[in-house]
Amino acid sequence: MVAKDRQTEEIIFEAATEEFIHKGMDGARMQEIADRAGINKALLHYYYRSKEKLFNAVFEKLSGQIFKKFAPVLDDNLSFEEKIRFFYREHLEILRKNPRLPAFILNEMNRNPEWMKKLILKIDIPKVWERLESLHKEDFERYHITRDNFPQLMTSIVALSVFPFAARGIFSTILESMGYDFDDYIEKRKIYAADFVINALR
Amino acid sequence: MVAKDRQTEEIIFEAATEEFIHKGMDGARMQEIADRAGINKALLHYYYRSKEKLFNAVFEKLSGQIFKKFAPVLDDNLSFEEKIRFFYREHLEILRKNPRLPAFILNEMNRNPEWMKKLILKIDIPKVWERLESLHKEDFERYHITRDNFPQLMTSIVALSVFPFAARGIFSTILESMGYDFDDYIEKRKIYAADFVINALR
DNA sequence: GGAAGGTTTAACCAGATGGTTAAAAGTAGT
DNA sequence: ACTACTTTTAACCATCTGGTTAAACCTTCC
Repeated sequence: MVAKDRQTEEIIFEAATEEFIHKGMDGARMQEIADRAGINKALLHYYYRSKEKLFNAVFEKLSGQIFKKFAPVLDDNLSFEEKIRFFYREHLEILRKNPRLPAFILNEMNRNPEWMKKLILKIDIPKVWERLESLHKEDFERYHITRDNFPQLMTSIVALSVFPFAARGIFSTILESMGYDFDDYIEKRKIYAADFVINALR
Repeated sequence: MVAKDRQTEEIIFEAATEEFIHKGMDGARMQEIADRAGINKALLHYYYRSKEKLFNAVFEKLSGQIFKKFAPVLDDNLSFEEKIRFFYREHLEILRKNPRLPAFILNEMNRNPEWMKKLILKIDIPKVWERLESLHKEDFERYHITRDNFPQLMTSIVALSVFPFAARGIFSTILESMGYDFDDYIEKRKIYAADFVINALR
């Protein structure tokens, strides 16, 4: 029966996602995933042959999510500044909805560097640079963005949105001790981070 | 024999550090730590009664390292800008020498949030804010730093130095694909990040 | 040299863990 | 109702893991 098949598979997938994202590959237990999905442990192996296969399925979907919304960066119709604002607005919103994603990805990437290496090498980074450079020649000149300092800028931009989530445990504690709220902080960050970068470049 | 005692304990500690920093609490194996230290597994339990105790000893030392060098921030004799430059110079240097530290800390903090919460709450954050605010009243006014956007600024500053290491796996791959070197990138970052922040505030 | 102390080892153990198996239960087409 | 098929289950297994035990081995001091 296709309908129920799909349902069970999805229930398992979601339970596995929860478990892996909280405890990582090493910490997660097949029994716990089964319990969470309300099924027998053998059923896990029926749908996903091994823990590794199940993990890979989950990881692939989650890592895809975090790299989404990067595409509009290459869009013709947005100015350089608009791109920066767009990026923080959209990316921080995705992360707000999936706050554990960054920690999870960094975690597993650290555990299995080769894995991520393959994923990254699919993207032709030098081409991205060339495209951006030709698309915003004037801005790049005005802001002194060169091929040499381009990585510095890019990593800075990403750091400002991803790091608060990667270190959410620390940050939300600190924020609370000052009487602020993490979700509030993120909402304001959509503007703050964009202003911060644009100002830094001027 | 005190001399040898100390030596064995240190060898174990170093082996455990290596193992934990590479594989985390969950991934690390007592047998591997013993092998790495060239001793018997039972000897581990003789010196450190359990895996958890051993881990805590390692974690405490490592987490101390990353929070060192934050103290001069409260120093009277440095101007606000000098503090920012000092921070990136010193902090990035520590991280360059211990590149796996950030990933490890974030990792374990994610695994055991309560743990870190206690550690953070030892610091009186509001007091740090007050001290800085009174120390650099003019700068804060000029740069529009208020109690409300202070967390935004602080997290941004830390993000720029820590995140490249937390995501080192990705970043070094990307850098290499553009023909650059991670260590070079970090060396340049000491200046770049400081300029970036100071410009952003202007 | 031998008693007393800490140090190191090999062998062992209970429980957890990922994975398997074979049979029962459900479903659909005829 | 019967067959062919997929789905689900309980029971089981081999291996791994953190931790223990009891005996051997040093060192030191008398």
